[in-house]
Amino acid sequence: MSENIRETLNLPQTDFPMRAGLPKCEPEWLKNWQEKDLYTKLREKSEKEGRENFILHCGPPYANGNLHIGHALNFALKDFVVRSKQMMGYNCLYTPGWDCHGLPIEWKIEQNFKAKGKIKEDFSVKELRDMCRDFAKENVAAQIEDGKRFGAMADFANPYLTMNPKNEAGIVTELGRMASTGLVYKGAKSIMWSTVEETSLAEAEVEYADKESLAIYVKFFIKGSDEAIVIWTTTPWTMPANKAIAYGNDIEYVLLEATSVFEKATAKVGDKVWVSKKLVEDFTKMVGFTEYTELKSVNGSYFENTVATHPFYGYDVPVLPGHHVTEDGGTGFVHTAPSHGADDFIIGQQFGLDLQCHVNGDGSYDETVGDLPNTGVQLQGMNIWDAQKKIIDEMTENATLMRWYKFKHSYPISWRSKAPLIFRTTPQWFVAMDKPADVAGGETVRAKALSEIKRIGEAKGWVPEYGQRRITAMIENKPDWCISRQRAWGVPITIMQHKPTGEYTFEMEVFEHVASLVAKDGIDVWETLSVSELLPQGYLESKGWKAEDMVKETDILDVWFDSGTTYAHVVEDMMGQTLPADLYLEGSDQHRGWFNSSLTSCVATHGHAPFKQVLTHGFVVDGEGKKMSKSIGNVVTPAEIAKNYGMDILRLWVAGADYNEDVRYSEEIMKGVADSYRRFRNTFRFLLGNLYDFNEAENTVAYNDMPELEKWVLHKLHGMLSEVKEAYNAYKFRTVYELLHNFCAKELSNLYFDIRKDSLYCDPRVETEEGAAFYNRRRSCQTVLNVLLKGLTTYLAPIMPFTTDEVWKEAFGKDAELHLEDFMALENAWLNAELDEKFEAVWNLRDAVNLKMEEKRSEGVIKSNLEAKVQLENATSFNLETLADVLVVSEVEAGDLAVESLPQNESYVKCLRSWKYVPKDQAVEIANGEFVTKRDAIALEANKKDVKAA
RNA sequence: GGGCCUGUAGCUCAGUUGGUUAGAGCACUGUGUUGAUAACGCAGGGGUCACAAGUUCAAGUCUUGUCAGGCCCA
Repeated sequence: MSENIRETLNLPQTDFPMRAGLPKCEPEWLKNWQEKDLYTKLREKSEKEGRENFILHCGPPYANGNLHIGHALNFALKDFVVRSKQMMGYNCLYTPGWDCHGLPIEWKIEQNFKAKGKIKEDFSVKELRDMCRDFAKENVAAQIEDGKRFGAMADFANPYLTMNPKNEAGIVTELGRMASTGLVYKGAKSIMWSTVEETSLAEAEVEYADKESLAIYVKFFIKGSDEAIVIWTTTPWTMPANKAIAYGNDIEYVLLEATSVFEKATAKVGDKVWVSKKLVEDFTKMVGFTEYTELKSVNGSYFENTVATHPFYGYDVPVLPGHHVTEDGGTGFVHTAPSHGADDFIIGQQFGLDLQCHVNGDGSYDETVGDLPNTGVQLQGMNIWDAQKKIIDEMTENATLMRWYKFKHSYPISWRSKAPLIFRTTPQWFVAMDKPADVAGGETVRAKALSEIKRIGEAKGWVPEYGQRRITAMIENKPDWCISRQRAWGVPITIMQHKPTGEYTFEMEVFEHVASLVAKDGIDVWETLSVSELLPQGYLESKGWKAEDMVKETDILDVWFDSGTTYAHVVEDMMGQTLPADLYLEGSDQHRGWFNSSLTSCVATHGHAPFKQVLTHGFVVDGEGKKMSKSIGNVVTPAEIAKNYGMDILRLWVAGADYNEDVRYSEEIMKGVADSYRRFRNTFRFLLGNLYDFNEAENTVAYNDMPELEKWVLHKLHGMLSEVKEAYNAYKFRTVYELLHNFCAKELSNLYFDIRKDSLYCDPRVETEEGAAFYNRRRSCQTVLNVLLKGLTTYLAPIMPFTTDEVWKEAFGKDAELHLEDFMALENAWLNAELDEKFEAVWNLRDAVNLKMEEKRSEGVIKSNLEAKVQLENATSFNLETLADVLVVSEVEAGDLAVESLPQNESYVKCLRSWKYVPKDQAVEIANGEFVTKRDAIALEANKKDVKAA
């Protein structure tokens, strides 16, 4: 009998393995989902139920290279939102998209053909674009595959690409909306320029490195005076472009006269020079004043309206107040060449200086530069770096140079060629931030954008809150948006100029006409079609213009314009939705990028923000909090993680992290995540294993017929899942994870499962008259296990779609589809605060008993808890039998807290089946010297009738 | 250099408006079980709350500075 008695138990049975094998299984499950086209099924279901839409609008990743771990973080968070919103009753729409135009791709293409000895001029714009388009297409395809592996519930069959003709047309239309209302204008800007690649560079393409420059101190004589203002610069080649000197209003300046100089110094006794008081010591040492007297001391404003003379061209140079002037180095006066510096340019614009740039794209001086008058050197055609020595010679010749020396400093270089960059002023198109716009109710784009930021903030739309501060600062300080690029791979700025009058084609009808052509054949029509084809019929006539006088703009749009206007060409046009979208969700760098360009564009075209809420996350860093970089060698790819751990583990890692800040990734952390995963998985395994003989339709026990412990679990489950729902709504996935995990660990594993194992394994699985109470107890437990299974699976599904679906199919069959389900409904009848309190008292009792038990165990009095009989003050309203169950001991009696060993008590016998100890006179002898409890005797008898099991 | 943000047990994170002995899960140690077993129960150890000054009767929490790190800009 004793060998067979194990067979009479209801031990867990399941095919659900403890070892997940996610890396191998997930791709297959994914295929299954795709074949079933769950995204479309959800749309159909939602439509049938008349669900409210929730639009998570996707910020497009750039179609270049593989997706990295930062993308994984972003995808996971988005998918948590999409799945949870859908399961909470919304129709959650998510169309992934890709940013396809732009310099990085064009660069790759150029590198490719340069390697084959070709140059840009060997190709037409169309040919260049075709190469870029193919490259982008390939990369998008690869990234879609990577993206699918994340398990995202998204419309991967119909993604948006900014290079699709319809999207390109939409971009043209948005430009038209801005241009036709007067917000777009042509101006000039100082930009970073590489003379090697002969191109302007985006900020992301600029690196900094140590460079040795020639530093010079130069005297600018004040007009009609022997006093000179001294400037210091490290770019002598910009001296021909000098148009002003800037001073600081709050800086104290002194006039020095040299009374003795170092013998080899260029400076002479009697030199009278103005410099900042703070920098006198540095300055005099550098130029070789050994002795000097201070003649005057003045405040910066003293120089208002002062005019100086250019050191070699001799023209007037105004002395102007500059916001950027510091006393960190130099002389406290700043040489200002508006065509060669950002601050210089601002000063130039502010005071109406000549912005003419004298330098060609290849770094040579052009024909607008003057020859050096004293030395007679012709600068035109000379490389700027080669010219530096000549310019120094020129100023040495006329004694305006006080000193030159080699100076090492951090300097911007090109990320590709590593060549030093220069600033060049070129004509550009801008969107005006400070011009009143009708669409914004007569407010400026800046003012309206700021009020929208505030309005969204008041509705708690910035998650986390600091996003509001960040984007506010950026919009406040944003200069007019430069939207033009002198490149090939992008949407053309579809504006023409009428040469004779200088007027531009800013009318909406022109943009709409071009857009209709672009929608059909793509952006190349701007080059391939003629002027008259590109303009609406009758347009030229109405203006009295001729086609041959029209000049097409050749600049293209900044890629941020493409993605910044997706609210229109994706959300409105493609998805057919009305603005604003419910949520934008991207990394915190997008406060400057996509959030910024989207807000600015939408305000300029629609007069409001394109989103209701903006959620931002930090960056992925390594275990030490350092950023991931190839050079440090701490980079991990999502593909590797998927292969080593599985996507559900990766997603669980995201769920457990505080995404408001930077998220750490390390093997140690992943080990921890994998451990947590096992707790979930084991919980599911226990649930599935113990439901093997449970038929929901036949065996469900009504709530009122359940024992109190079951009711307590349902109460706890209700409370926990309500909080989980709340957390999902607030995008607090970390809380979701913690609540679910702790529930599995504490309420279930430590308490409920531990307690009910006896019932599940030993109670009869067949109903008989005398065993009815035990049978009911077991079925009640299974009823609750079934609810737990559904509750945990559905509420965990947004975080771990793979594992939960595996569980669902194991429980409800291969065709059951978890991801078409909603969160399990919570019955209000489950709430029972009184019962909760009652159990709180029992758990406190249990803690006290456990301590006592541990004491006895270490003394060797007992081993297993079932060997114990516990005396305790009957502090609860439960009967002693229930208490014994709940404490998982053999017997409880009233008295002071004490633990007694039953194996040593001769009047007790051990039940062969339940391993509990019972008084001999209450036991049933099933064989010679082999005893079971009455309950087990009943179960033995009842289970014999179980035909299925036999 | 500027804007925004972060630094609490080995790890991931909680710590309301300043108020007893700073919490949880995981990991770790001991132990029990071997009928959740590549699991589970019970108990335990572990923290100068980055550092330094200050405000206060009282600071993980407020202020300032330092150090370390991240994003964005210069």
